[in-house]
Amino acid sequence: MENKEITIYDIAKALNISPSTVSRGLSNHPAINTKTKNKILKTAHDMGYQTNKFASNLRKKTTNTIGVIIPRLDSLFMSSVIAGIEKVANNAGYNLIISQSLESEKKEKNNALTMYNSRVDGLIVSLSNGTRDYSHFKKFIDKGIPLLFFDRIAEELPSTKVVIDNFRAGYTATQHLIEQGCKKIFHITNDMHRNVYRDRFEGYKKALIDYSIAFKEELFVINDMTESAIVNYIEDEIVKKQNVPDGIFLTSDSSAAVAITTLRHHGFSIPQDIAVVGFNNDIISKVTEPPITTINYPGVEMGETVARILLNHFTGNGNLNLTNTVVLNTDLIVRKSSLKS
Amino acid sequence: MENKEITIYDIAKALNISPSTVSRGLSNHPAINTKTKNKILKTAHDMGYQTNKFASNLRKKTTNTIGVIIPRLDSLFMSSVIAGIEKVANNAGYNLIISQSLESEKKEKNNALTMYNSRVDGLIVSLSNGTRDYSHFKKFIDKGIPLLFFDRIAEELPSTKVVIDNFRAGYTATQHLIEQGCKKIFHITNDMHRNVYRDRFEGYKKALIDYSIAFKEELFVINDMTESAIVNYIEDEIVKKQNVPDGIFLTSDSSAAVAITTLRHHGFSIPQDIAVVGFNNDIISKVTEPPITTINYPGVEMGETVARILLNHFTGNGNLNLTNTVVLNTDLIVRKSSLKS
DNA sequence: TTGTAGGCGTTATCAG
DNA sequence: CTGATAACGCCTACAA
Repeated sequence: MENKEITIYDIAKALNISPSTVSRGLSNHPAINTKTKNKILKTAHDMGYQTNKFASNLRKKTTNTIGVIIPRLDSLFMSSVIAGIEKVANNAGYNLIISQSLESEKKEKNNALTMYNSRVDGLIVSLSNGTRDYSHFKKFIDKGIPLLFFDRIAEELPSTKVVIDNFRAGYTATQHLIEQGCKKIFHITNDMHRNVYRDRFEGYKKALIDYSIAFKEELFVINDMTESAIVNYIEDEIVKKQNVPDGIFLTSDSSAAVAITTLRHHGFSIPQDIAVVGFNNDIISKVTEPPITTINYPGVEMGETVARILLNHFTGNGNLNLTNTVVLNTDLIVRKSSLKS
Repeated sequence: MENKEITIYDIAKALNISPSTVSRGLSNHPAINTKTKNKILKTAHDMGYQTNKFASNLRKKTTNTIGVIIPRLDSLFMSSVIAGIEKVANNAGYNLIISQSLESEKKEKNNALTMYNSRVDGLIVSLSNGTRDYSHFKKFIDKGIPLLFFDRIAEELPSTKVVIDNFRAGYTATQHLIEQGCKKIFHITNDMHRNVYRDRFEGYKKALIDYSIAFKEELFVINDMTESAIVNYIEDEIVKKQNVPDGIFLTSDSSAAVAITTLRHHGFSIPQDIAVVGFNNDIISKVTEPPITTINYPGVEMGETVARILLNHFTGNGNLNLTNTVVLNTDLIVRKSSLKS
């Protein structure tokens, strides 16, 4: 079964030429006779030759591989970004090695080390919520391996970052609720150690202040935004304690969808009693009743952008240093979940 | 900046021992003095040594890498499966190379070739809708590289397959609609060239027959199940032509969600006018109004299962041949979208 | 338990 | 334009 590996030596022997010539023929070297090249290509094909990447990588010290570390794969947003990265990378002949940190700093460090050992040509990261220090990225920076962040970025690191303006998005979402007449707006969000949620929160807070609404600590809630966390919060804090807001800004659409479903289940009208704004513009935001007002967060575009910056860097076009932070546009998409008037 | 690569030779020189001893120390070889080993480990760490996988792979002819080819990453189901695979693989020290075929046979063939050239130790595939022939997998089989399929499988190939019983799922879903009193049940689904949709369709058809309901070609519809395809179908075929069913079985939850939203928008009551059943048990099925009756399809579990079978094969536990097809359980989850009574 | 020597398959360099 | 040779970094017989 295990038929022996065909190497350039075998081709060389078959054609009675030297292995170096075969190598050149296979890799489109300029200094090679077209006829020789075609002969090589044909023979290689006939013999079922397949290039051995390891030998090639070992020799060339480049791998045509991009590493990606993200918090988790099973999120619509993250998988859209990955889809965007994969598309651009694949078209350029690059492979993707993907791993998930599952929100754990330890796993992230591990993953980063593996990526390093795999000699990825570049590393694209969205940080885990648990990550506090960035020492695991030092190796990459020291060695000049391009390091790019998207969405959840390491602000202190001198790397390219692709983000949205989370502050503005948070501000816009909150402002919209205020303009709909909301006076008691809850903010349900995730761990504040990351720029993403912190900036949205700051935007939320600023909007309240700008419109002379007092910000109180008890207005905002941090949890992991899983389905059960949202349901529990609503039932325990809002329903049982009769501590009812007239607006809620949640930082994901799925949590907003769960919130709406749960609130309606308990007899609240959306948006009349409580207006709701989500985040991301996932498909889920369009199919709830009422559909959810949200911030459009272009995941695929973000993935394509970050991949393209990296590839441009490889080819020498564009300059990683010049485009140190790329901010993608977002817009508020108004649907019925927030329209009181 | 570009500090030179530290190799086992550097460590050997620093400790005045031979490179082979260093190699043994680093890889926990049984025949090595513990003291020597610790010395090596410490020095390696101090010098910032990182193993070079390519050299190692080239030598060992094994890569600790698993290739995964799927139709697309930005689907909740697919990303759940990948999440499951990644988790299991990563824990066992394996890397994942992922690529998307984007439903194109040509891309899939390309991806397979890349995987082959990358010398993946195993390949996990869910076929694109466009794939008709499987010649691109021959290489793997010939060379004894484990090839596993999940969800959208190549039935003709002698490979391990992890699936659900799509026939039974289709049957159960349809039966449920019939039991709710539906007599004119539409089936909206995807390309029939793949087992997945074909089997669900067969199940649907069989249920109709078993309950003495005539099956007519015009009852079932094939499209790509994107949001716009669903909306267009409903508006053009159901609303405009007043060709209204009393039940619809769609083979994804997001399409079912879009269908419900569109139908309600046009004044239909769900489930009173039209009962709806979806597929997958994505979170989206829980938050629509009404929530969607669906088939629970365990994506993460499927990913974990397929990865575990592969890993067991590597370690010699379990036997790929003995477990030629693994069928995971599914259940019908009844929610309000289908409950007429 | 450790060292020596050779090779994994490719490509870069240099010479012709 | 082609060939010979060495080297990429690691691992493993085999010998000591």
